[in-house]
Amino acid sequence: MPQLNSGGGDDLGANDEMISFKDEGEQDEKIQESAFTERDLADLKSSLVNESEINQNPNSVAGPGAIRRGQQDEQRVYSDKHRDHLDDVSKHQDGGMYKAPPYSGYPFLMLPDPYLPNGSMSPSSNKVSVVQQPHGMHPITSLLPYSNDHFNSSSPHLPTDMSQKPGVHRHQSQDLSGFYPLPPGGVGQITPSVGWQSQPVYPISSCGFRQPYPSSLPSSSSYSRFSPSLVLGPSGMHPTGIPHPAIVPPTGKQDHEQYDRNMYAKPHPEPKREKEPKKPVIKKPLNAFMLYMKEMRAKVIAECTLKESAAINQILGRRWHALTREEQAKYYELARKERQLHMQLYPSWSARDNYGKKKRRKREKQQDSNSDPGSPKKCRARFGLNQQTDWCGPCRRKKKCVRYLQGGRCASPHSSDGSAIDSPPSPVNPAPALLSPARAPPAPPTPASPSATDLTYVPSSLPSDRLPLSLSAPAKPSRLSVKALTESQHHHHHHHRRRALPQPH
DNA sequence: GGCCCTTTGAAGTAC
DNA sequence: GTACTTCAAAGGGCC
Repeated sequence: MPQLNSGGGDDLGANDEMISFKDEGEQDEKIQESAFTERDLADLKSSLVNESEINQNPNSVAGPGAIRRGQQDEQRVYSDKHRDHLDDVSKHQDGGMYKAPPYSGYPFLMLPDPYLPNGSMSPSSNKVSVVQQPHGMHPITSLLPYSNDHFNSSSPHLPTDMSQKPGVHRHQSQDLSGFYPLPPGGVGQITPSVGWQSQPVYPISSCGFRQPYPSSLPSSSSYSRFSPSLVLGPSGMHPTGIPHPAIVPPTGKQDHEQYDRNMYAKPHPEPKREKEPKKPVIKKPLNAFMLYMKEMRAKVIAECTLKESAAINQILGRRWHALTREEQAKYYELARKERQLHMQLYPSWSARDNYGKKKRRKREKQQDSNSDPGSPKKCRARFGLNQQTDWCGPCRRKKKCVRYLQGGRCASPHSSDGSAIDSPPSPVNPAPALLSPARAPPAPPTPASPSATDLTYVPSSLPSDRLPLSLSAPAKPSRLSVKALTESQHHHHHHHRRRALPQPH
């Protein structure tokens, strides 16, 4: 149980202010500039990001009081359902391992919400909050796809002292105690930054598009503050509507640990009765943006009546940038917790496990089942090459066999008998040039992700690691300037076939 | 049916 | 150490 600090939740919070985003300088500057126009700016910002939230809520006509009433009503309804859910969870926890409820996740994060009516955060502020906090459940908590069932005492990786909520028997990981306390003062009055305003593919209006979205949504106050999907549905699904990924009945071979690992397992449909049962796929833990998307997607869909995820994701990406640091910090922190938990649950899992699976799958479909060299080592062995010194065929690379890259078929005229061994690599003859263009088209230089080095996750045993490294470090000049990065993001996947997304009106 | 698109971030591979 | 690649979610679109 490394790097877990249970010391009063000091794992979070204060250092959030140390987050240094790529555009931190701009934001700081704006903070200073906004001193005298703070009020106007706040209104403007709020209107930019939350315009649709307000407009689409017919209750808003009746004034904030009506909105508040609606929210409170909703909170009450939700609280009832939420209580039922917790009871249900408790029952299931007392039950067997595999009595997963329809929504078995979201177990240990039911923290007292400061935004509850009895909380310290007054809902009476007229300011438009960017953060959705209306329910008895922290909005972020609903995102974690973990199951109570996976945190019972039988779990080999987790401690048992997890419950902090009175009357609710819960287990909570040590590092999850005091989960996600928000920064002092909360973020309820934080207004979104307008600093992020690059040339949009879809110019932002209410939905990130140029045309204001017509308010045709059904009357629901839920749109004003949180994703509608966060409301418990009649089917008993969790508010997120996300089926719990752990609801995968383990095979006979799976022990408890393996079952625990199913928490990230994709709920495969009834597996084909072929060969041996497939190993459950442990997915990567979601990063901060993915968590944000998961929470906000339904809301954006509702607001914009868009369903195409590509367009939705563009909007979400813009909104992500429009978030304040504090708001983003919540998701970074949540993502960090997710990774921690993932590490605890699957200590031997690595992202490498899933690395290259898609491409490999595609490749394997095209290649003969028996001809896959699989690796340079295998390839060299196949052709009688020296594993340490010989170069593998025409690729002139030791690390990646070109035959493998080309789909397992040997394209070298010398390779069939292994008689020809290529000379050492020439610096002017890089391997990619030898790849089949059809299989490996030359991709244009893609902007390097700043996350690779800037946002490296460091175990929380270090005091300054509460957020990705770059977030707590001074604005490090990224490989691309902020502007260039923003602009280049539009070209990030240019090697893929581009397709014009619908322009909603 | 399966890949593409689109986003950001994390982590992998390649050099 | 740097650059690049892949995967994570999502669901309509497309072949």
